[in-house]
Amino acid sequence: MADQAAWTLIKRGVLEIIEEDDLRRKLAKGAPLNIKLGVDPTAPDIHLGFTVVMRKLRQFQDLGHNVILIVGDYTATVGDPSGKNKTRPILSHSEVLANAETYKQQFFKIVDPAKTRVVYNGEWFGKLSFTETTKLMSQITVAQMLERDDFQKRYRAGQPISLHEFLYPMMQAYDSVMIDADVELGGMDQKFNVLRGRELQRSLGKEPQVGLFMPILLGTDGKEKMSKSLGNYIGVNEPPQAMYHKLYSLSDALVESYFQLLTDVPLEDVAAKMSDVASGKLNPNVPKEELARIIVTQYHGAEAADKAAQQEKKIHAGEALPEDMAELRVTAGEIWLPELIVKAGLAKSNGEARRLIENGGVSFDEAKVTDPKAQVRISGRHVLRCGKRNFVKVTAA
RNA sequence: GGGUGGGUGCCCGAGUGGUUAAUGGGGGUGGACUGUAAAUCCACUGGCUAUGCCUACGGCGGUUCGAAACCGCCCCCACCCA
Repeated sequence: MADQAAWTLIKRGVLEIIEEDDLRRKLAKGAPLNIKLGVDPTAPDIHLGFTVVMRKLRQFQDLGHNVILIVGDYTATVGDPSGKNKTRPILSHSEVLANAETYKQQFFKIVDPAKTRVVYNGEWFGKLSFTETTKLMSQITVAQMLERDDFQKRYRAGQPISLHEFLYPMMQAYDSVMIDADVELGGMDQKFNVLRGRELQRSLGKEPQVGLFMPILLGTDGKEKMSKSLGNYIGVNEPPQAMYHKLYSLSDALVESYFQLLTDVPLEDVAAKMSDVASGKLNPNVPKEELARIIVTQYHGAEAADKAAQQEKKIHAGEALPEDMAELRVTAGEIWLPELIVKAGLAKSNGEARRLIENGGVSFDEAKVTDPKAQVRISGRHVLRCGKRNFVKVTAA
């Protein structure tokens, strides 16, 4: 039955739904629901970690529901304290708007723009009077606010909590009221805020929204959550081969969750693969390869994915060079190798380049070089390699 | 406003007048192994065409042949009190 399939899709990868019965009731009404996602446009580079929630939005759209993306142009000037152990910097309004554009551009790679409404919460917060604001704040007590884990930790540790940070959850809740959200998506770190929305809607006599929480995707290192600052991310704008390589080199332990959260492969099939791997029937690199291919296909198409897969194999077999090599043009003639390495961006300083050479990590035209004083003759095309996978094509200018 | 304890290399953290670019860990990079990954092992991890020179231990001055370390002032952080 179709409803069952829809329900399975909705629940895929979901960590918690509050309350599940409410969601069933809403769905049973048959009308399109308003699915809310709020974003602070502070990090314009979208990586696979962000796409977990986006994919869920897309699934709702495919089931006929509407997405409402709330750009927190106003709330970003306040700064969401969620998951942070200290006060976030306050962004200027123009920075926020610029970030929002970049964000939307990447967001719509996954989410269908035709079924999405984008709203800026400055629209209502810009007009809210102090009287109204005060009234809104009377809906919550300090004790309730301090129930929130991160506030509590900071409070206990004697770290500062700005009063404006207390406003944030209520503002997010107010967003839900203004757009009549039926479902709000978020990571578990959003639980407190989403529940405030539920309560505020209820106390204002509206139908409360359902909170739907997705797990945090771990980064390629398999330890920390995926984030740009930790360098363990895979960006949606990365070229096919880089993306393929990162996925293929993924920690084994992550493969199952990546399948679950980033692909549409039926969960029974995923489970079957995992048990085959566990029993030794299947080499772990087989499902990993499949995963890499599926995800690269999502962003670059099947052809690019095939090509990336072939290239990856050849590179490791030592038969081929990658195709998306960076290119460097230098004037023809002799050049000191460390200098060339730095110019190619493969080392930050001559000293670092020297060390790379001394450690046996550098080859020029497929020949290992171990003398840091080496001079190299540039004429025509050459390939400079540092380490297993860092290649730069060097051509004479 | 008062008191206490602190600020060291990408991060954590030793060092309290002299072979010190600074013990140790983490992270990172390179190499071996492998399945590409993990685990393990080895090496490297401030800059400079370099047996040397320069820059670095919150900031600025001072004491000294010599300071990250001692003195003075300043800035910043945490804790306790108001």
